Amino acid sequence: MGAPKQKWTQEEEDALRRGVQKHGAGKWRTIQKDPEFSPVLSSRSNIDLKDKWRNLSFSASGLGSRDKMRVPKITGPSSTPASTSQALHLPVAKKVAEASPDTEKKPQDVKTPPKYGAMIMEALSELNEPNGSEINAIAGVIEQKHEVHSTFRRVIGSKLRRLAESKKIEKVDNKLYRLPVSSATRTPAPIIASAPKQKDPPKPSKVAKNLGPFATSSPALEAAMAAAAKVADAEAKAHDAHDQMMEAERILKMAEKTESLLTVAAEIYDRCSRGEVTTLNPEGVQKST
DNA sequence: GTAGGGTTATTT
DNA sequence: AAATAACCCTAC
Repeated sequence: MGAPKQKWTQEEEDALRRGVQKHGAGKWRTIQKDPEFSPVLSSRSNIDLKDKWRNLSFSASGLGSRDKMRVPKITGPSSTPASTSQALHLPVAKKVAEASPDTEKKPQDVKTPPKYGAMIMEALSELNEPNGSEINAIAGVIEQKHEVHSTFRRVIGSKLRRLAESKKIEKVDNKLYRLPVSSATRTPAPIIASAPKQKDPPKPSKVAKNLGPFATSSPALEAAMAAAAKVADAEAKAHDAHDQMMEAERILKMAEKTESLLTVAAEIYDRCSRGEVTTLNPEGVQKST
């Protein structure tokens, strides 16, 4: 993992993936020139887009089983078999064979929503390390608890980062994540409601354009944040905020649900980005030349 | 202009 | 020291 020079931001990466999903891989110049992505990818050249897409695809391809793919030079009679041909091809033509929601080990939920945020919280609580836990350990705990898919590895990074930025979790050192505060002996739900600097209301167009019906979660999140802040204020007074705390738990649950919605939307969007044709895209038919 | 390979730099 | 990600160069 590395952030060597000018690491790509989430916005840039998102724009790239959207551009690939929109125009298709290979049209880097078109994507770069697109007025929608130009402000984001202004400092990126078409070659940069290609390289980034390549790295992204490479990382996504080698998930789960990491074999020595380094130096695939044919030095002997063992020539590259046909099995690797698919991995070397375009990242767009990728068969995502991951659809078995029936064999989930969580019959509690009807559909077992992929609330990775809650999973992270659970893993963090499970570890409960004062020094903090590294992303690998967190992922390991989550993987042990319930099986995850290819998308998890990709989402965990962004999720962790977002949670850290949202002050929901605390980031120590350069790689350790821990829960913000567990001062109270009994704190089932981490009520940490800091001012959400993350913008949401002023940018509904972006979400509405790609997620469409999923954009409904924006006002819910806002309300949740507002209520959480209110509860936090009440808690700060150290008065009879028990009632408010229960309300806070309810709000937190709602926020988690919203988050899961966003996550599932992101997953669907991810599939679209990979070139998979999804039927839930109403305006997915873009102009062909 | 794109695809691919190789190199550098940073992180673990 | 290894892996990963950005960057640079070359070929088609």
